[in-house]
Amino acid sequence: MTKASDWDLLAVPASFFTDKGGDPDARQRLIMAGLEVFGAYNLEGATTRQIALKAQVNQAAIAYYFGGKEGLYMAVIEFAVGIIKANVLPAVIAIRDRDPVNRFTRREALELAQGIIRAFLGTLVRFPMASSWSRIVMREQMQPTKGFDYLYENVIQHIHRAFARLLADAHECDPEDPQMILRAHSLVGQFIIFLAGRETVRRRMHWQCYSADEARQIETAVSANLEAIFLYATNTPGKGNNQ
Amino acid sequence: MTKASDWDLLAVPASFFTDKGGDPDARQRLIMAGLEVFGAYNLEGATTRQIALKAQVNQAAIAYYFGGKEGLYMAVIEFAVGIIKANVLPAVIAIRDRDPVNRFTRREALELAQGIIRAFLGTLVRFPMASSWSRIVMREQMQPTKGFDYLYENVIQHIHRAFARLLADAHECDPEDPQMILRAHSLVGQFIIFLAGRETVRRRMHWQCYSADEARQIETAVSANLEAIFLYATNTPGKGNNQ
DNA sequence: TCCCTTCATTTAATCGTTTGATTCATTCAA
DNA sequence: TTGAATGAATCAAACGATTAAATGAAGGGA
Repeated sequence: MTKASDWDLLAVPASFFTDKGGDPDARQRLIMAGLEVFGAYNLEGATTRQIALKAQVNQAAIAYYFGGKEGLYMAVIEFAVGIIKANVLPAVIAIRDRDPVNRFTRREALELAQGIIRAFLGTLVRFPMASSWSRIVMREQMQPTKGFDYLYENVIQHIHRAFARLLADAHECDPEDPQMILRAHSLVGQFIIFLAGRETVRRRMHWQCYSADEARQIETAVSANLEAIFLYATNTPGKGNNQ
Repeated sequence: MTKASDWDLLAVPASFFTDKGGDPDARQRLIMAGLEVFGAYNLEGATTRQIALKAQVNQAAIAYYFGGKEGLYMAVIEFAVGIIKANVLPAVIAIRDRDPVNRFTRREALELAQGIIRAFLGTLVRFPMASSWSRIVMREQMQPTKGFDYLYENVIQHIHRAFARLLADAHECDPEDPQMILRAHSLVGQFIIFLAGRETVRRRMHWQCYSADEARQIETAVSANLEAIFLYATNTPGKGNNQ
């Protein structure tokens, strides 16, 4: 199970269910509609009228429940973070809580990394809304708002630290070594590209969206690259892989 | 040098220098200012007043030269594509023009792949404006306009095909095999993540921007992963790498 | 059971601001 | 004198936010 620690990764903000009283329906519908519209357009591009229309709610309800457009945007991000927390962070926590001295073997590290990616792609397929929040996250990277602080602190940072740890263990290095961190970024890029470069993937593969079958193909391809990265001995290029 | 073919990858649109007469200064300044503002904000977020102010040009000049905001946006994309064409596509053309029967060795493929990435990162460092256009490209992936058509046809597609060819040769597969294409996407993600996830990289590495030293570190890290992917024999996972 | 009050919620209408685009007079070199 | 280029002013449309009235369920006293 999950160890209770000072910052519980699986914790969900109280506002996640229903806070400040009110009609939970209107609130929830606004968040869902906001997720969709903020995902399709962006913070400036999305209009409160469009969101209110899709949520079947009066425009004034946005200010009433969330204080304004930006408030709704933050609520949408918190909602999305809650979903990711529940679905992909369990695979991360096991790595974080592992004793630093007790290193993973290469094969273990590989399988744990594959586990994170499987959880990630699985979430992408299970939730139709995942397509929306991935767009929001990517846009936050280009033009960070305070929403990125929340994303980084609650999700992104932990996933990256987990990969750095796995990579460092596999190559017998320090997880804080800049080169290991950079290689972890590069590794994360191997599957994030299927979100960040979705239109390119769509055209090259002639895909319409990511369903279960597409996710499986992606997982297979990424796993092949991952296997090489984890099992190939980089420090001694001529020697080959070992365990 | 470069072979002249039906679609010359290195060709630069006529509008690149000065077309439709007019004051080249005002035109050029508008494109530069547009690149900057469209990069910082996005198509909707950027205002014509802001661009005109930065270009030291009257607001009406945008409609005069480009027909409107969207026209300027397209001109900015064409300008950016011209820069990428001149700087990174030479490394790609050599691969495209190689006889399909005459396969690259693993070591050759690795070094050519590293060459593309070096050209890419080098461009990123040499041109301060690169930071702007990379944001534009990434946003086009989330919310494609007709600008993406131009980007894909003129740059993105060719880079991807080159990587698929290199990967297929190294693993003795068909470059059109879906798995190879997906692995190529994954491979491209390894360095695109430094554009797509720039805010994450910035926070993890405590970097302010990408200068020459940062680019060198990235290149080293990506090269290490690349080496594993190209030299490790995936099809026979227990056997290790060979040449 | 009935009426009345209370308060959270919803509604339609409107506010002031900003947007991209346009107009028309002016400038200036050919 | 001509025509491309610039400048200041202005247009209608769309934006987020706000307002005040309307709605309706909940609670309490007679």
